[in-house]
Amino acid sequence: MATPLNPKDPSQRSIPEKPTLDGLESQWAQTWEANGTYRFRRSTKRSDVFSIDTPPPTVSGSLHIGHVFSYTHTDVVARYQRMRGKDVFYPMGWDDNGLPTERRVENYFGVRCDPTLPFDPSFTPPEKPDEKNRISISRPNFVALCLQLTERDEIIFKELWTALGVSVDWTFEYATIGEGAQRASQRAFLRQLARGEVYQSEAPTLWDVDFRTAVSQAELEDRERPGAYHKLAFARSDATGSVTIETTRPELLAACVALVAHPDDARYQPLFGTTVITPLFGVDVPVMAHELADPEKGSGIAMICTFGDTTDVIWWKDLSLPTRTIITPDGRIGHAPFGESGWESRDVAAAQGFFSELEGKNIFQAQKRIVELLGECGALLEEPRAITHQVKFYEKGDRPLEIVSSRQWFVATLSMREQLLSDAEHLAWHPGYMSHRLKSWIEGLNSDWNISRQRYFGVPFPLWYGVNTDGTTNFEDRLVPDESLLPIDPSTDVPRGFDEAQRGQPGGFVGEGDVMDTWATSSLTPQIAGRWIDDPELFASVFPMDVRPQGHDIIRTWLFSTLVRSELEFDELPWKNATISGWILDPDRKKMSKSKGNVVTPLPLLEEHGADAVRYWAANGRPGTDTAIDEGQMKIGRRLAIKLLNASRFALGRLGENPLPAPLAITTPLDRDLTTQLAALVTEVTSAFEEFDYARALERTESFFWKFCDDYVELVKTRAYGDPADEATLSAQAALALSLSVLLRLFAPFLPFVTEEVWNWFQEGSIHTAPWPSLEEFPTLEPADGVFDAVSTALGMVRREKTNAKRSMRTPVQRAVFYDDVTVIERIEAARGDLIDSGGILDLALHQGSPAIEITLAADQT
RNA sequence: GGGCGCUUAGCUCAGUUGGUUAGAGCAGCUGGCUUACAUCCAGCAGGUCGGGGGUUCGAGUCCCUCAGCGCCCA
Repeated sequence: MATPLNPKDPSQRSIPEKPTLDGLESQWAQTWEANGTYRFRRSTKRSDVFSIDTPPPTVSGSLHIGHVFSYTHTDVVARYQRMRGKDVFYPMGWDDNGLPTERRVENYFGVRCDPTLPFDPSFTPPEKPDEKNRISISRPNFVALCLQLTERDEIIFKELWTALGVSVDWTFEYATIGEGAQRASQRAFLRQLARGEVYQSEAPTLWDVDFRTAVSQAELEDRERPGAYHKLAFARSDATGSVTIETTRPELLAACVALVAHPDDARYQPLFGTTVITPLFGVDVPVMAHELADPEKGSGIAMICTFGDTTDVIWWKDLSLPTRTIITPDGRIGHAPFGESGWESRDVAAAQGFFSELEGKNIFQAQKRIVELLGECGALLEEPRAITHQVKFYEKGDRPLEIVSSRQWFVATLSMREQLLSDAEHLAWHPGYMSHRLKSWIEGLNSDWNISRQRYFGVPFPLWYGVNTDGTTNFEDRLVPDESLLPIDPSTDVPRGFDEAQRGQPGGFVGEGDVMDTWATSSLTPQIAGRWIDDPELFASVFPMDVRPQGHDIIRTWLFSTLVRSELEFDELPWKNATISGWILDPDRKKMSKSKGNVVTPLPLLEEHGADAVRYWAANGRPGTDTAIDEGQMKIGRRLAIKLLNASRFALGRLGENPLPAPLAITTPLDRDLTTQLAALVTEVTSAFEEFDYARALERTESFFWKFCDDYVELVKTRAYGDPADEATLSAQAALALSLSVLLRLFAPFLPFVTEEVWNWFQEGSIHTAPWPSLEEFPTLEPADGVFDAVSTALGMVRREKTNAKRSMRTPVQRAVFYDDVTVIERIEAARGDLIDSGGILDLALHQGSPAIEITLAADQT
């Protein structure tokens, strides 16, 4: 919270002879941490607080310049709000649970998790991990390694944020796998379960065969992949001919349950209601009609399998088809019990024979073999026709997803569609057009949100199931812990009324083995950071939060899921504003990605250019706009920081041992006009910040500052060197002091280090808790409109003459005559002395007339 | 297929509700050690505002259309 301005006693001022940026950053970072400059003060009034739902990065991911970019945007806003007097709640978290960390741990230590193994308390990871022979370890051992590695990575990330000067309150550091986060996640889940907002169901699930886990719609990615249409002949059951279908997945033929065509497709209308026979396997399947069958695609009639793609699932549901599952969770062809119920065939032995050729093969091998078999039996009508098509992938995976039937937990989001669409309207987006990203995502939702993952490093679902007397699990018999016991781990904790010996035993219990999706925990960052459970008073003072800053790539995941959780639990938006930052592009404007190898690590840039300079570059990126890495911009930022040091040295150096002159001492027309313009700048920058347009705020401040240095300071320099007993001198000194104080504070959110340094030359306390400039600081002055512009234009003319004559700026002007409108002449007249001094003019004449200038330079001294 | 952005000087971008000869920085060129700063200063040059059409007294800005690039959704 802001403290009042408090100038140092003149004797305490310290203005270095040769100011430098060297060493400033680590010194001030330490001081801020030691002084608790950015501590949340725990204001209890919500209106006194500005709270930020900070994105928790995945620390096992690589340090990326994109982190620096977007976190700078947030920090700039946080610093502005703090100076505005808000008690800023700016926590920092880590989102470590989930696949990226598991993968990194597997590679780093050369291990693999086998949840069937018992905990080995004496386990230590191998010195040198062996890629080929990974050691299988228990789940608790595996999780311990995950925690060990992320803890190490967190330190490195924290160092980056400190070096960047991000003004977070580290006493509110959290991790989405931490105990508080587990408590919040489990409590939210149990409450939703009690309200019927989450449910468990055995259903076709998008499945990554490498990670062997379910994947949600939000984690899908379409990728263009080569494929081939295979033209297959299905004989009609009544032996009146055959039907030709085209499929890209012939290996699923044994899983075929029907053919489907568009109801209006005249070619196939006669077939609806009849049956055809699958080649090789001799299974009778019906021909059915459905709107989703595309007459333009292939031959216009498709085979429906268990399950080739998401459309198969829709057909299966809508047409009430049976299932014939042949794909296993590891992406191979499993068993097909031809002859048994549901697997009837016209020739069971042949079906079994053909299928045995496929069993155990992976998808690729199976396709190759079945195409050979189909060719041999004549069902493959022509050579496969190569195409490229969109295939669904898990965004972090490398093999196409399969769809397998499995038991999963879902949050019922489809029924929330209207509410969420209205939320998308009511949230204040910056920039506004980003709301479309959320809306089109919500409109396209086709399944509830699958929150269970068959993984290890995540928050466990807090429940157990009863075990029937026959040893099978009774999923309907849910054993739920009391909220006060959270967090619990059902794989080691025991439900009330049971003891550990009954685990897995008939009549006993078994723990839910899945963990929550990482988005299911990170969707609770406001609750986790705000200590929803552990500190309700705090939570009430920070929630709903003021702003959610994030990248546009995770609108459909993080933003969406946070919204869902907040609506379900609190019936309101989790934040007032969402600020969406753009991508970082490499210098050639290509998107940075690990696979392209063009990822830039930030620390070397921070070391080379300095944090203020890197922040300057980042803050120049307009909200939502993709921005290229530009070291040129960083150099400009550094130059700006140095300029601030020098300009400050000049402005303060004129004061000597005198106290800071009061703004009321500003009396001359030029100084008054500058002051007026400065006040206008404050108004403009403030309103830009209120709209989260930090880039505009910076640009305006910066351009004013350069004009201030190049024109105003030059104009008043001579006067500022005079005797402060002289009113004109005091006026210049007062204007310089006010300008410096205001400009430093306007720059402080962007350049926290250099502005803090200068501030401490002459002010007590941190600039970052100083009050934001307000119009109340400005004296009410008689206006002197246009004086600054008129006289600086005149000075510019003098300079041009000197430059054109290739003479030094010091060259005296023998005589200068200006002609202009009477208003302009009057304005120049008002600052006549300053123009004479700065231009070195010996004889100045001002005449009314059409704009012109006559200048006679003094002869060369040599 | 539906939608959202972007296209302004060699490069990176400003240009707020339509208003006088379209701006900045960088790069380029020409000069200057001027007592805050040579990590600086002054000046110069450089654009048919993606193409076409329209509304208007007036369009970089509003409307239509086309093209290219990027992204979102299906």
